[in-house]
Amino acid sequence: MKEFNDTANQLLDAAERYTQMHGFNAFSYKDLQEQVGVKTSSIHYYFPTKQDLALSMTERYIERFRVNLQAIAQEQSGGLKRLEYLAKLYVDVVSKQKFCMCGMLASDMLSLSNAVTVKLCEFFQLLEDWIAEAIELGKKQKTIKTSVNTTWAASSFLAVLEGGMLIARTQNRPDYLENIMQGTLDELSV
Amino acid sequence: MKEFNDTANQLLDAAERYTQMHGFNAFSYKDLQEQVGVKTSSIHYYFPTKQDLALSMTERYIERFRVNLQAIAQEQSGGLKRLEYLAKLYVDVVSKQKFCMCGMLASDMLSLSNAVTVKLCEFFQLLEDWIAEAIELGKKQKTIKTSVNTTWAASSFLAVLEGGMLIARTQNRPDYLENIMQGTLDELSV
DNA sequence: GTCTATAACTCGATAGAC
DNA sequence: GTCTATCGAGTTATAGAC
Repeated sequence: MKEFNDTANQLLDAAERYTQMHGFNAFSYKDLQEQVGVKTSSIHYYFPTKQDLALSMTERYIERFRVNLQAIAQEQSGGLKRLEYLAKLYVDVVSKQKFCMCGMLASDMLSLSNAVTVKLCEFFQLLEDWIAEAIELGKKQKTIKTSVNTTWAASSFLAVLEGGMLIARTQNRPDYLENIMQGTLDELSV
Repeated sequence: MKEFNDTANQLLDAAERYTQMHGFNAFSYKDLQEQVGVKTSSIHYYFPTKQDLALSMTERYIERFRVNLQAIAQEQSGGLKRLEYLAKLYVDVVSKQKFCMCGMLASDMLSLSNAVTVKLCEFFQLLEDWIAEAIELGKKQKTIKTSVNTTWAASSFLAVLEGGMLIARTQNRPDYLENIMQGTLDELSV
């Protein structure tokens, strides 16, 4: 995994915030300059092109997300509880008028390099696998119905999450996502 | 409903295609000029600002969509079959590397006028209501389980559709959406 | 590593002729 | 209704001093 210094990390933080709120094409190096307090030419020193910035931002995001998912799994031993926690995490994202960063990049994918698209696929796969593992665990713990198809339930859970976020954010109603996810969890639980 | 002449309609067609593929902020009046063969200054004659274009485009899209939904309901008397048809419609969208136009605008909502956001909410409500009606019909026809909560099932179906599209398009795998929707339909059917 | 200065380009939008 | 011409601002990106 790549290492970034303070300045580079602050730039990535700002880029991440802009992307989650407005999208990757909706901010410029000038915006980052104003946020971080470093000239645009210096930003090009760290990230020669905006595509480089997109890739670094996505890689760092996925790495952090991977660590977060592991931490949740370590804290919470209940499979169903893990899914509840994940859902709650994204309700918070919506309540901040934000969207999943990779979901946002996914909507702009045709203006991004292939390398970024590959990373986006990696992210969705990572999350789906984690959800599938939680479902399997819940089945063993008899808190999730053994009758559900784990593969379908996992990809469906992820899709509901992303789609629900999109719609809830449009309506500025975090509770919309909350309700959908609660229903989905009820559907899974025994 | 507003009326547009040939040129205006061609401009809206091009804007719609660009939006569904690349996003609203990813094309310029110059792109439309090249597609339609009319100068950018003439485009401003029809749509003084790009926000006006966004609004007209969204309004026309919703009106067409409303008519399409009514046509499906008229052709197909089976509630479950209607949902199958809707799912198939969006699998086709993904296979063309496109995304739901209103879903795409929803991801760029913070750079759009309030008037457009209101229309986006209207779109999602329209679609969700139509889905709910199909579920209720399926229940009466005994092809859909009477045990499902119609309100939750409808909003969940819509969310899976939008989220599934986002992920399937990233992976360039229309069958990914197809599988998720097939599983969702199986879950609903008696 | 950060700066000033600037190139080269594209953007949305307007004025005014026809 | 469509055009030419143009403005002013914004964009990514680079050269070169410190």
